[in-house]
Amino acid sequence: MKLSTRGKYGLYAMIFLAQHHGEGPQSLKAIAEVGTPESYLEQLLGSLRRADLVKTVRGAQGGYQLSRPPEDITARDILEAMEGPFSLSDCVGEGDSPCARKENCPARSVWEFLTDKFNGLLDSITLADMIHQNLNQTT
Amino acid sequence: MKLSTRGKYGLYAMIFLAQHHGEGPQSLKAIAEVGTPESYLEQLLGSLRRADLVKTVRGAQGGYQLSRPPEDITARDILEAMEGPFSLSDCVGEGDSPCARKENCPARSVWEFLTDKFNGLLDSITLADMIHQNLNQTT
DNA sequence: CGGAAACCCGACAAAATCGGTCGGGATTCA
DNA sequence: TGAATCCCGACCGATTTTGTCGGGTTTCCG
Repeated sequence: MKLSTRGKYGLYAMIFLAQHHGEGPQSLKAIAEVGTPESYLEQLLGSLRRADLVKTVRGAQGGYQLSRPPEDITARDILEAMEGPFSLSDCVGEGDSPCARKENCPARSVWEFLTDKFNGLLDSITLADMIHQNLNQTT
Repeated sequence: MKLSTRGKYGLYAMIFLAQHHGEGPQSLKAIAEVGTPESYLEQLLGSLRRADLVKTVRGAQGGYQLSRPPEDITARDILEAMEGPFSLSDCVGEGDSPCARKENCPARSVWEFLTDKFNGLLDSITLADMIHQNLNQTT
């Protein structure tokens, strides 16, 4: 029950970009310094771009930068972009749940409850919070 | 970012056992009625037994039953038994995090924050809550 | 006592996912 | 024009997931 390296590397990258926000585009190479295989990271940044979290400038002197200020990007934005929507069981969320006992399934409400709460948690953390180290311990 | 079928099936099984708590041992076959491949479920129940969540009675008329009342078993107990401890990144939790930047890593505190909160959430739900459909929506 | 009804356990395996690598293309700056 | 970049898709080995299977053990019941 853990998330993959995509989420981890993606968050690293976004934190790096937040720390250098406003300093112009950051090259892949620079971002990878944080400790991510460069060619892999490239793919991940592709996902972040398609999720509209980063903008890119192509060509020499190009690179990546946040497409919104750090206060407007949440942990959920990032993690969902990297790992797909967080849903504990396939019987909740998108798509017609293949679960026959749709209503009246005690497990189902557990999944719903948990996904809800967890998403709320993720929504409550912004990139700005992260780089300023102020995670509200009492939420 | 979802959990595996182990967690799902495991929870189904435990809910079933909770619903029949006090009625004597329930056979594998009966539990599998909930919709789980029988031979797979057998393995999963093994994990639950080793985690001390269910007791078994061997031999004819044997079966599985909760080893504690439903109020004393939490979602976390079950999910951890099935999927191992919940930790978002390998750099938090047991073992010497292979993450060099141990302290002073903004990502790390995010993982810690989230794992903490989520574990708390899981702890707050008991089997009894599940079968009585009273998940506290305002926690 | 002798089945039959259960649980127990380890080996095996197909399929999916993960964690990348690689090569070639397209853009842009100097 | 050439170097610095990003872009994209194909590929690949390792691991994990999701089971199946076969045989063993324990216990009840007639």
